[in-house]
Amino acid sequence: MNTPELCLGALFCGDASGYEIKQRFETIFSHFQQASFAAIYPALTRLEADGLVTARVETQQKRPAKKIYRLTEAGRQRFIDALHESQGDEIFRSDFVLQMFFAELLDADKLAEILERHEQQLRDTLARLEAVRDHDGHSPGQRFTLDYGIAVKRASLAFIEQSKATFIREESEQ
Amino acid sequence: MNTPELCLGALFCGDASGYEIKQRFETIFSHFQQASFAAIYPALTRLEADGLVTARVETQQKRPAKKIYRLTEAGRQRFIDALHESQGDEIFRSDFVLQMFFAELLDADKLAEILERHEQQLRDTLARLEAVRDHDGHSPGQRFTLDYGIAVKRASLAFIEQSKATFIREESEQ
DNA sequence: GCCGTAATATATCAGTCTGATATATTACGG
DNA sequence: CCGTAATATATCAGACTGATATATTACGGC
Repeated sequence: MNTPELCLGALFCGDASGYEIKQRFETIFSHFQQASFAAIYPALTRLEADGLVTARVETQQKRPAKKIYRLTEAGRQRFIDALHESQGDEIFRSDFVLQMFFAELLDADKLAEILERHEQQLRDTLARLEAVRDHDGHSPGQRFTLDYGIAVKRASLAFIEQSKATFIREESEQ
Repeated sequence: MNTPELCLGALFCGDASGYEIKQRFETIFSHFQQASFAAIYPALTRLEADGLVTARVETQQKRPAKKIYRLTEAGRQRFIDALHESQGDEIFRSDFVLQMFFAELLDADKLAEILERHEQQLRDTLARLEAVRDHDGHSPGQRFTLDYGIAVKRASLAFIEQSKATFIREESEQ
């Protein structure tokens, strides 16, 4: 799915400005989709021109004015169609795994440091996902994606915890 | 890491043409890095100009001629430096998880179909990774990345197998 | 013999996206 | 009063993907 379609999805969770849509990408969508401001703002302009969203300017007393976007019926239908037609593509890209692939080229110290940092990052992500899950108000679909993310991160963490010591020993011996 | 640096990594596994480097992205690197021809060919031209690789043309009897690239000492060192300096960035993007997030917008049939297709895809990937792992000649690092990939895919598959039935029921009731 | 398909091999274009940067306002701490 | 951070929008340069083009050989079907 491209950025305009993803923005329609973000607006399914309620009217929002570009800035607030970016926040949704960084919270509720963060473990399976991401998008930058430079993709979101042009996408919203395009969606408005195509009649898939409407915009109204809201002036605030203590903050800069913001443009609030709302799905039109056409926008709602477009997202539902895109959701049905999607081929379920997945992309995983990890510099950490690349570093492990070429572990023999790393200093022993550096290898241990990378493994520990990644472990910590997994623990932080897990804690964040578990905190979000313990809130109320999730649809079954939202709960499913949170539980899925938690299951995968736990498996990653468990694998590293179990294999780390042996792996570091093998690398230092060879 | 960017494409030129990844190409240096691919050449660490032995001299290769652009086409063969692409094949390495699709086999040994496929579960944690990917790159297209349109990124690889200009990257190799650039690397040669920068003196990080050398090229020789090899004419073949039954195939088009190919340009074989080889790491120079500078190229070898550049990759090792890049590996040490990398911040270990990870990107995960999944239309499947997005579809699950918005499952209530899908037909019941479509939801079941998507879940089944994703399950099958996970099984196929798992079988491929396990087949590669059962070959000889892997360094400890390569084995670690294969086992890591297998552990994560197994956890994904197990979660879906366990949750699928309940999830589909919840969605159809609501 | 001929056609379509597939594999090998390189190359490039149009469109999309990221990271960085710019601008402006308000708030808060030192 | 200054730097930093949050809110808010916007855009540029560079990187990358997907599609397409070109050329050669091989293989199976009709």
